[in-house]
Amino acid sequence: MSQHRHPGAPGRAGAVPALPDLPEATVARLPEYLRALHNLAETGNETVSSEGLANAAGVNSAKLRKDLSQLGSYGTRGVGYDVALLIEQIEYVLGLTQRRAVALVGVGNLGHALAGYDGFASRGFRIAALLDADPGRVGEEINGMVVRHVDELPRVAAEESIAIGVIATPASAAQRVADQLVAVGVTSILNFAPCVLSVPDGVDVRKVDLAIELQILSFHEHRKASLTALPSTGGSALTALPGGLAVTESQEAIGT
Amino acid sequence: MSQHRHPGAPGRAGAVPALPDLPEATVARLPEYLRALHNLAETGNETVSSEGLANAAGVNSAKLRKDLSQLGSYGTRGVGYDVALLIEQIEYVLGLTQRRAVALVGVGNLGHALAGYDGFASRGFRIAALLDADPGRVGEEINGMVVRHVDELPRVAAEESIAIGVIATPASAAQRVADQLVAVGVTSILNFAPCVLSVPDGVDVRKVDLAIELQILSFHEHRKASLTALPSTGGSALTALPGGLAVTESQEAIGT
DNA sequence: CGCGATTTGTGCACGTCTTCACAAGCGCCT
DNA sequence: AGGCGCTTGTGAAGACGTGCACAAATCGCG
Ligand SMILES: NC(=O)c1ccc[n+]([C@@H]2O[C@H](COP(=O)([O-])OP(=O)(O)OC[C@H]3O[C@@H](n4cnc5c(N)ncnc54)[C@H](O)[C@@H]3O)[C@@H](O)[C@H]2O)c1
Ligand SMILES: NC(=O)c1ccc[n+]([C@@H]2O[C@H](COP(=O)([O-])OP(=O)(O)OC[C@H]3O[C@@H](n4cnc5c(N)ncnc54)[C@H](O)[C@@H]3O)[C@@H](O)[C@H]2O)c1
Repeated sequence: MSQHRHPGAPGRAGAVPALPDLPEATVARLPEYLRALHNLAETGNETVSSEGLANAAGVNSAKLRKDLSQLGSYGTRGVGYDVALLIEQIEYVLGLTQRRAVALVGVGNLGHALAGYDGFASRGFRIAALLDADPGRVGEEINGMVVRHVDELPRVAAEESIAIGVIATPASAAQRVADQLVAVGVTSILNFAPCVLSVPDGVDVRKVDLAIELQILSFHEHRKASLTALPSTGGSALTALPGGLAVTESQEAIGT
Repeated sequence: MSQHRHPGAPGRAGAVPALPDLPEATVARLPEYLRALHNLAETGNETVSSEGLANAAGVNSAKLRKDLSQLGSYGTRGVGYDVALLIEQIEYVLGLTQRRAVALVGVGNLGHALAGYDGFASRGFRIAALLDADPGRVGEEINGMVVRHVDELPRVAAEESIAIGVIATPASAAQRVADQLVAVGVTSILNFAPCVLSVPDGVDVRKVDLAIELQILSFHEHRKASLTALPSTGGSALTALPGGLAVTESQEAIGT
C-alpha cells in the first residue's frame, strides 16, 4: 500500500508521521523485544534475524516481523535487523528517549520493594518521589530518597514533571490517590491495588494484580486436573457444585 | 508424575467434573468479577444485575453476560444474578474450592513484600514455602514462616502439594529455578523476573513485568504528547525517525 | 390472571490479532 | 556477473474477541 521507504535511502525523511497508531497488541510486545535486544547487544550481537529475536522474546517470528514492520522497515533481507538501530527505534517509539519521572504513592510493604528496585532506572524510568499518607512514614529514607507526605503532591509535581503515577496503597485509598494524581496533571497510572479506578478520558490506567494472575493459573491447574481424570466417567460426577445446581448441559459436545 | 491430592476429599480422587473450555479472555476476567462480587456481598447485596456487576468490574455489561453464560446460566431474567451463588460458581470454575499451596522462590526485595502480602490468603492461596539460595537468608523468619534453602525443594514438594511456583529471583537464576520447580512436579509458574522461561508442554507460565507496564504507559504518554504538540508541522522533532541516523538528539522537550 | 417493567442470554456483524505461506530483496560465493 | 541461499515484509485466511440490539423469560402489581 502506497510507497514504502527503503532503510538505506537517504533524504526521504519527513513524509511519514512519526507515530503511526500501533495496534495495542504490538505496543505490549515492544518492551519485550527491547529487553531481548539489550541482552543480545550485551552479548556482542550486531544483527539478529526475526527468528532469533522472536525466540529470545518468546513469540512467533511472523508476528515479530509484522510488529516491527509497523514502525517502518528496519530490517535487511537476507541479513536481519541491526540490533543497535532497532533498540533506538523501539526506545524512540516507546518514548524512552527521555527518562520519565515516576511518583510512587504508598510506601508500605510493596512500595518499599518498588522503591528499592533497580529495574526502574535501567529501563528508562526514574523514581522522582515517594509519597505516603502515614505521618510515621513521612521522612523515612529509602534508597537515598525521602518519603514525603502525599498532600505535597502538587508541590512535587511542580518541581518535577511527573509522567507516571504508581499506586501502591490499600484498595480503599486508591481511588482517592488516583484523583489526586489526575488533579496534578498525571495522565498515566500504574495501579497495584485490587480495585477498579475511574479516571477522566485521556488518562491511561494499567493494573497489576497478583491475585488475578494466581487465579488464572489456578483455573488452568483445575482444568489440567480434570483432564487427567478418567474420561470414561462421562459427565457423571457433576455433583460438586454448590447451591444445588449443576453445570450439566452447558456444552453438549463434552458429554458421552 | 504428580498424583493429585484432594485434601479432605478422600476416596474421590479423580472424580473431577469436566470443565467447559472457556475462552482465555473470559478466564482472565473471572477473577475481576469475583473480586467485585465479594465487595458486593460484603455490602449486603443479595443480587446484582449484569449492569451493576459490569460497572463494579469495569467492563461492558454484554461482555459480562456473555462471560457468565459460558459457565452455565445462573442469572434470573428480570432480577439479575445471585451474588453468593455466583461467587461459588466462579470460585469453583477457577479451582479455588481448595486452597492452593504456593511456593515462593527468591526472598529478596520483592519476595519479602510478597511473603508479607495478605492478599494471598484472602483470595484462595496459601504460601506453603519460602525458598532462597542465599545461605544468609535461609533460616530467616518472615511472617511466621522460615526461609528454607532452594535445594530443599524436592522435600518441600513432598511435604506439601505445591500447586503454583512463584519466581522472584534475579533473571539470571529464573530459568534454573523454573527447571527445579518443573522437576518437582509444579505445572504453574508465576514469574516476576524479566526474562523468558522455557518449560515443557503442559506447564503454564505467567509473567508480571513492572517495567513492561511502565513502558506501555510511556508509549501512550509519548503518543498523547505528539498529538497535542503538532497538528500541522511536518519537520519537528517528531519526524526524526527515518534514515537510520541518531534519533536521540532531537528529543529534548516533548513533555510539558 | 394478565400486563408492563426489567433483565438475561445470544445471534450477528464488525474489528483485532495471529499465523501461514511466499514473492521480493539482499549479500555472498564462485 | 550471475546464481543461490537466506531473510524480510505482507496478503490472505481464519481464529478470536467485542458490543449492539432484541427476543425470551421472569417478577411484581393491579
Ligand atoms: N505486598 C504485596 O506483595 C502486594 C502484591 C500485590 C498487590 N498488592 C497491593 O498493593 C497495595 C499495597 O500493598 P502493601 O502490602 O504494600 O500494603 P501496606 O499496607 O503495607 O502499604 C500501604 C501503604 O499505603 C499508605 N497509604 C494508605 N493510604 C494512603 C493514601 N491515601 N495516600 C498515600 N499513601 C497511603 C499506607 O500508609 C502504607 O504505607 C495493596 O492494595 C495490595 O493489595 C500488594
Ligand atoms: N523489587 C521489585 O520491586 C521488583 C519489581 C518487578 C520485578 N522485580 C524482579 O523480581 C526479581 C527479584 O527482585 P528483587 O528486587 O527482590 O531482587 P533481590 O536481589 O532483592 O532478591 C533476589 C533474591 O533471590 C535469591 N536468589 C538468587 N538466586 C537464587 C536461586 N537460584 N534460587 C533461589 N533464590 C535465589 C537471592 O538470594 C535474593 O534473596 C528480579 O528479577 C527483579 O527484576 C522486582
